[in-house]
Amino acid sequence: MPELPEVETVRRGLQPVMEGARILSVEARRPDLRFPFPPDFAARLAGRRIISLGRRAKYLTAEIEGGPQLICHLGMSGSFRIEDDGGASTPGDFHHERSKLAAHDHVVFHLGSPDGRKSKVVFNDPRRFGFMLFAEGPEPHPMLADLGVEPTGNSLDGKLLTELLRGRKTPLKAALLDQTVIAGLGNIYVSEALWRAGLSPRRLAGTVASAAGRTGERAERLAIAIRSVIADAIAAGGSSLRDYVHADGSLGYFQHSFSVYDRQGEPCRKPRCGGTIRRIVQGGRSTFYCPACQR
DNA sequence: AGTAGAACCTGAGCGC
DNA sequence: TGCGCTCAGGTTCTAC
Repeated sequence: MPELPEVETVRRGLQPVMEGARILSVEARRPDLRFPFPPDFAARLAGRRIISLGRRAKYLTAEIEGGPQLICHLGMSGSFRIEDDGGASTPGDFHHERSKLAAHDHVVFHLGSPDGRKSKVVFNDPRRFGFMLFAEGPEPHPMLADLGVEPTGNSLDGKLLTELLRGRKTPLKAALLDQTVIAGLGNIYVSEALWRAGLSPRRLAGTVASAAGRTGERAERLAIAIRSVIADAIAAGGSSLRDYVHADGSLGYFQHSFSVYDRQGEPCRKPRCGGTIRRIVQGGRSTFYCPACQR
């Protein structure tokens, strides 16, 4: 369930429970997800305090006091949930309440908060495209090193987008999915942003930059569209399609605001457009757009 | 440089 | 009820 807004929603849900908490123990219930767990995965985290929980693109990051940085990707179907862990615990009570783990619960973090409350954070991922890694030292992990600009904040503007897309002969849809260009967009929000910008997903990316006449006008529109759709989706708690997004089990609701995604055959929502939403396949993935108002 | 296709893996939905 | 097929929010690899 993860594009940037969903990952940010997950981060915000986990933050109150994880930041400042001590990791009492970690259970990795299988040897691998998409990749094998790092060597001594559980042992290197146990006993350490979580300083902060961050996000870069679609990656969650946790700064661990005196330990490695923990990097987590949710893949296609990863999710976290928070549960109480064992209720009133007395010193010397070593057995955690054996509460129900569900299918595909792969990792359990047992946490103790500064005020003594115990909770556990469970990572579930049916398809196992997700993964957890360690980054050592001050350098960013190679997996994060080549990521492009975040579509949050003000840095992504028409001027930067023009530079990023200039000369590219790949379809605009593909360029926006490229995580080394803009980091965090995925299949849903690319379609939504292109609709807001009135630009066709099939247009060559470089033609956004090279506006003959009105220089930079398309790029400016697209930058605003990307930032607004991401901001709106975060504000809505992300999109919940086949599973929940929030760590407390609740749903995001941005899916109710989709303008084109999964709406093929339905009328375009742009006033007086009159177009019909179409589904095409680009790079093996569905793209949804309105042929009438997206050029 | 670009892109199409497949791979990784499980589950849901649909037609028959 | 079951089978077989398609599709799914991501990323990475191969082969034209």
